[in-house]
Amino acid sequence: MGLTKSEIFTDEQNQLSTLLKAIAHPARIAILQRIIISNTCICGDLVGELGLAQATISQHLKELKLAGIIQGTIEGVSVCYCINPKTWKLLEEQLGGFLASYKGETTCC
Amino acid sequence: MGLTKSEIFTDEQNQLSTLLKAIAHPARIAILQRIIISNTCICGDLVGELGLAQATISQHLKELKLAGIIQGTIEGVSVCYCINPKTWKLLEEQLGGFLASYKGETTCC
DNA sequence: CAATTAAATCGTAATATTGCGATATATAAT
DNA sequence: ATTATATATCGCAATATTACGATTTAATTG
Repeated sequence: MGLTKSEIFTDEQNQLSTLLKAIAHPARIAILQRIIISNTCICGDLVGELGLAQATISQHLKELKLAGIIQGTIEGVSVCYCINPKTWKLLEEQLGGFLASYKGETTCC
Repeated sequence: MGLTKSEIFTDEQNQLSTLLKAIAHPARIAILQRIIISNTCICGDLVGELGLAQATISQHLKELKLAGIIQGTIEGVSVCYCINPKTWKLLEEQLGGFLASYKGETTCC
């Protein structure tokens, strides 16, 4: 099949997995790190820095944008991308809650 | 292609994306939540609770195990799965560092 | 307006993921 | 040994992802 059965899961589970999927790729992690360091990023810069083709970078940026993790505004000929603080906060909260729900060490196996 | 170019990324980026990919699925999030709540879980229970076939659940458990996020020990006829505290801690650290590196709000676009 | 530059989109190939029925394997009970 | 139960694995079909060359779209410059 290849089609996730979203209907059988909660909205929270689906939302969190969608956000995680968006950042679960080394190129997209690298892009986000670059954005965070310079507080902005331009597609062209990434093409030079990462070893990926322009079309590939643009596609990764599109996915991050689609998930609401980044946003971009036109800046002359190029496009300026930056973190969407709202989604980032949401991710921190959802993920933080999930990860913290495990109170480690009392392993049974 | 369909093949991620891991060579061009750092070990940290690859490792984090691998862990994230493992949990970036609603079924696997649901499985982990179930394990955390009861501090253990047995494949058969999940088959009843989630609406997925036994083969599918087994496959998701395998992926979580492969990523080192859970571990299982044979318990009679069934298998007892639980969180691997080491990997969970690693995930918390890596991800925490990554998420916290963005000091929000100073949006430029 | 023509030329240039930057990014997006299209089309395509290779590979990965998701899900499940069917079957195999392994342990426990009779 | 046979049977029952639980989980793993196989094989397959449908769909998704990754990557990139080629092309298109949009904005700036001359």
